[in-house]
Amino acid sequence: MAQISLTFPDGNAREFDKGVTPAEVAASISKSLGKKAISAMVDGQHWDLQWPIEADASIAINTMQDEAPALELIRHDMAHVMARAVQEIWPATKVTIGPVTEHGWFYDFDREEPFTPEDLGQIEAKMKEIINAREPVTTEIWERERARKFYEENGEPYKVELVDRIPEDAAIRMYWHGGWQDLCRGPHLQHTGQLPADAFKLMGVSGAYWFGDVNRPMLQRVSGVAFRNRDDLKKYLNFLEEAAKRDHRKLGREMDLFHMQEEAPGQVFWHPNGWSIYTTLQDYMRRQQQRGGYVEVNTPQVVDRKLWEASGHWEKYQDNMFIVEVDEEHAREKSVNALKPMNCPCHVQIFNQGLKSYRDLPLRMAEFGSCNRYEPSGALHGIMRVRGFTQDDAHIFCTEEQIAEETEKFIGFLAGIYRDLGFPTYKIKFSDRPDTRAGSDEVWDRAEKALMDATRAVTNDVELNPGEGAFYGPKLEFVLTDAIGRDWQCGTLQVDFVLPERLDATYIGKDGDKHRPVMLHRATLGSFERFIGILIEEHAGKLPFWLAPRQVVVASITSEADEYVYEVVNALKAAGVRAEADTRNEKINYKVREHSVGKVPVILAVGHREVEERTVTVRRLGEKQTQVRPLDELAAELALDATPPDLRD
RNA sequence: GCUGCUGUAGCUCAGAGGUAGAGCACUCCCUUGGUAAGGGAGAGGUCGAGAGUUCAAUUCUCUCCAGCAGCACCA
Repeated sequence: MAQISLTFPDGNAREFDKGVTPAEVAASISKSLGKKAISAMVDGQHWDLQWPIEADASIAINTMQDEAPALELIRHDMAHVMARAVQEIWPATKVTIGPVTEHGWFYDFDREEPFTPEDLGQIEAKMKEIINAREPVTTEIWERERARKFYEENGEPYKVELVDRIPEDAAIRMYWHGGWQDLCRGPHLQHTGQLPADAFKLMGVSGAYWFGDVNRPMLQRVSGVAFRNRDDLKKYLNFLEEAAKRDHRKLGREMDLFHMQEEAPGQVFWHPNGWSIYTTLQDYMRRQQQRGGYVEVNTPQVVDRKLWEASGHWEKYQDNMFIVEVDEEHAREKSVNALKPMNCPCHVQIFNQGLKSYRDLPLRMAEFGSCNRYEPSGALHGIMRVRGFTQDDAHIFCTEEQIAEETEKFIGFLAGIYRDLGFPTYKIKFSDRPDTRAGSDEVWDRAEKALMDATRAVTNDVELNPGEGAFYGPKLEFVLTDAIGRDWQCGTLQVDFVLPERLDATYIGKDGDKHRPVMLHRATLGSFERFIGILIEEHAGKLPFWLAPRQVVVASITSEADEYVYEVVNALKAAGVRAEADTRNEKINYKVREHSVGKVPVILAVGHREVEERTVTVRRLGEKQTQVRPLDELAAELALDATPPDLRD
């Protein structure tokens, strides 16, 4: 028997028979390691204990102490155990795929009857049975035809399709958890008893298309979460509860920021408090844009289809547009318009007024552009994904040579704003040409290269997002993460060679001839709606003082202090602080509670003592401790806090 | 848009084939109270919309609308 040499993490090497398995290696080290082993790293690859090793390699035996492989195996084996449980309870159910997710796994099933929440309990119980039975996990490599036939005979059409999709040169690996079989690339645990029966939970059922394709059958997805131990599971469930508390939809109600109603799905009714955040943010952005060399414009909401046909939106984007038909009295035909889903075509109209010179470029044209898009009903989500929203939009008309500089400038512009607003970290994603697109491949080549080169000049921390570009050009996305870890695209920068062409934008170059400008579409916050939603969740409602709609509530302890309360409120207002009086006939406990729930950052309590001493007692949100301060001193301090970050010295 | 679930007072929710209930919020009264809910009284609902079954529907059935979770979509 040929020998191979395996090198252990401590640097020692040992000879083994060729074809030795990690299980045998582990057992040769010690009996207990043989039992505790869950998998191995062989030359850095996650390796099943049963897979033979055919050549010299480095090896490390994994146990449950090794977090990454342990979690991967637990979640992956849970998927199989769950699928087995489901097929044992409902044998007619067909299995498909069951991958590991960020905190657990899911498995997609095809079954006539929908799974109910009660079914989940039954599945969980069956899973625990399977785990407690400590069923061995075994694996074999099969010939393609044999596997194919096996699944055909077993009435598993989805598995047949999966077998067919496995590339020619890849092995077709079969796994068994006890008597239950699945096609799987592995690796897996030694036996089901290695799964922690008390550290998993089924989270729900939902629909999911087979292979993510709308035209394929809708399957039932059962998802779960799993960890190494009960404590980690509890911690995660606790995190979900905390995340639910920061949900902007809930806080929006508690803080009286906005509401939404049936008659206007996907559109926001901003209340005074919410609108205060909005306008404060808008004022800030307006100042930033002025500093950044932008000119601000405003364009129509309802625009004739002719312009959308010319821009390409009518063809590529019509399904997402609100169409407005108007019966004009003396017209032969109805006039057909659309609410603008984007501002770009209108901005080109402004650009096209009068002749532009190369000296006018780059021309940075900004608009707080109110847009309406008919988003699919299932996509709507609070104020984060809506049908009516306002972008902090701008289009930079420039030459191809100016793309790099303008890109770098914009990334710097955005970084400064995100920092001011409390988001020092964010992801940058680069999306290239999608399947449905306008413009030639040659133009796309140039646009993609220009954008990527300019981005790389600023940062190398760019994720690739193949095929996700806009129909007219590649884009950069600046992505923030919400309270429960979902990513939201906020900022964007898109290079566009197509629209200037379609809408015939030109400028006169140095040579006296007409040339095509390039357009850079860009937004920093993205939309005010989404950005405010993220702000609320990020801060759990406790917004930075300068953004808080109600910055201070001055609460009387006894009605004899009412007069002084108004004096304090007026002093604060004069200092530029948003202050309100609360002189209701309620106890101070009650007032403190109510305004704390409402996330007012500063509560000032005044009673006899304060009236006499011309002081206030300060209670900051989330702090138990109070502080007695002279009114003048505090007003000056709060005035500074109330100043937007760009206006402080 | 698709699958599943949900829709009862401003909010959170209970309820049943015989035309509705709680807590909080709201209004009024008492209380002037020192840092997360003082006490009492009162008012408030076409039970998401429409159709059907039934002597009778908010309850059962269907259609539509909206919301929630996920999928798909996201310029």
